[in-house]
Amino acid sequence: MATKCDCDQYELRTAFFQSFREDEVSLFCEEKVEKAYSRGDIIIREGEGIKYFSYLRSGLVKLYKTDAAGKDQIITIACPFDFVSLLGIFSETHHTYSVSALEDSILCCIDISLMKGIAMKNGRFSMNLMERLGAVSNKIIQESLEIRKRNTHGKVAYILLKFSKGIYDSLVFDLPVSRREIAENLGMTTEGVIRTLSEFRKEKLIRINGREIEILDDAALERISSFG
Amino acid sequence: MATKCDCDQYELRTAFFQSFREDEVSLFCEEKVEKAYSRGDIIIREGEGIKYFSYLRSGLVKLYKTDAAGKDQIITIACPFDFVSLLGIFSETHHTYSVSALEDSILCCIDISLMKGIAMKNGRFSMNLMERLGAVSNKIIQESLEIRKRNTHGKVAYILLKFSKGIYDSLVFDLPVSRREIAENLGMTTEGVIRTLSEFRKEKLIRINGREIEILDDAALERISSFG
DNA sequence: CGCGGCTTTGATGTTCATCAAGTAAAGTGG
DNA sequence: CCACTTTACTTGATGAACATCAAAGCCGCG
Repeated sequence: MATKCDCDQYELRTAFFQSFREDEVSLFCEEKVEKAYSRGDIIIREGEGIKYFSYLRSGLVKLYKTDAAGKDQIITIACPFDFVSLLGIFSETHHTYSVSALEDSILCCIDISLMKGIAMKNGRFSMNLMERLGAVSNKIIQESLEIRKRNTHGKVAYILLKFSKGIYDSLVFDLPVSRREIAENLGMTTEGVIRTLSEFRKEKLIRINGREIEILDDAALERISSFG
Repeated sequence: MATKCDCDQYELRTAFFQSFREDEVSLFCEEKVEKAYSRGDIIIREGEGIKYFSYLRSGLVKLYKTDAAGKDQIITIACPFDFVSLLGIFSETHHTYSVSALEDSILCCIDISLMKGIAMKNGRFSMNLMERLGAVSNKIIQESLEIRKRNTHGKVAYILLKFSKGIYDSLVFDLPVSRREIAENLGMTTEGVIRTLSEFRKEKLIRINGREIEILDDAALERISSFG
């Protein structure tokens, strides 16, 4: 399932590593492998040793933790060019969360010690990496605070708008997650999510067809998201 | 309020920057200033431009956001040798949260561009910094997830144990925060916090005297924290 | 002294989780 | 390909958890 990297260097440099020197880009691409996963595949299991530094090239994945009772808590949903490796990557030896594919996904992976080696030798690269990792972690913290302060209606409106504007950039989209996963992300129950979606439907704010969602009244959802 | 740095280099190197070269430690200490704050002082206001990279040398501070309605949401409480600057420091130009002193505190601050300069030139230092920043951010994310999954009793038990074991290392301690601030940290109401504390008191799990708390039944609190 | 902020308790009501039951959809094995 | 099982989705009824509202005491500070 791992294939040689074929993503072009231009993409790599614009998306991530403006500070790469020519020889480093070459080295990086030489060593980097792509791994393809299907929807539902578990990519990383909590507790596994950290082997790779990786980012999402295409698709969609969820980062989550499983508690003693077997219940999952979704930390965040990562989009292309988000890092799958969060900051723990440099301070931990083992993954503190699991990762699985919500859609067919391609990850670009590079050996963690090689990554560290490059970072050690190139301060600019380190800084660049820190900026990017920092932005991703910050986003997670911010989002967590945003979700926490909302009531159930606000939470559901928030995540619908996130999918619509943040991820798919369209008023019509297929939810990449089950109702249960939405609940695990928002800190609600599955029934609560379903009930809220149904209410939005009855109030003609959205149209629902299985996992397909159409946002009919964007402004109202924004209001609910801000207020609730 | 700013004075020349007098913290010794040993402390600095063991706590943070094992990878500092001699000349860098000197440069760092040359440029670094200490700032003293009194309980209640606001150290950083959300929205201000980022001037310094800083860490807490002594005391206790809270990081928080204020919403449109004027309500505060406490992101985390930082202990000595935690960074006050989170990761945003390298990806943002302005602070995304406020910081204020819960106890009299001393911050060590260094000009942010100087910091970047050192990081650019010394990859090992960058890596070191990333490890530390990563650990702090990770801790915040983990803690946020821990709090989110608990009910009110579990939340309050969790924070009491955090103060007892994580911060003061004692069964008796003075709460550094008001009931309202606990509520802002846990995502509860002030009354809810008070009520829960009273219940713990009635069940003889804790003794309360104003802000002084004594933990009487550690095991029971642990149980409530794990279960609830 | 009096004002405002912090703390506390009680009464009330809303929100939301839980439980139960049923339908639809999707995967599994013969 | 179809019976079978499992998982996802949906709705309603119920009750518990928790926020909100109200009132009063306390303390520090100008």
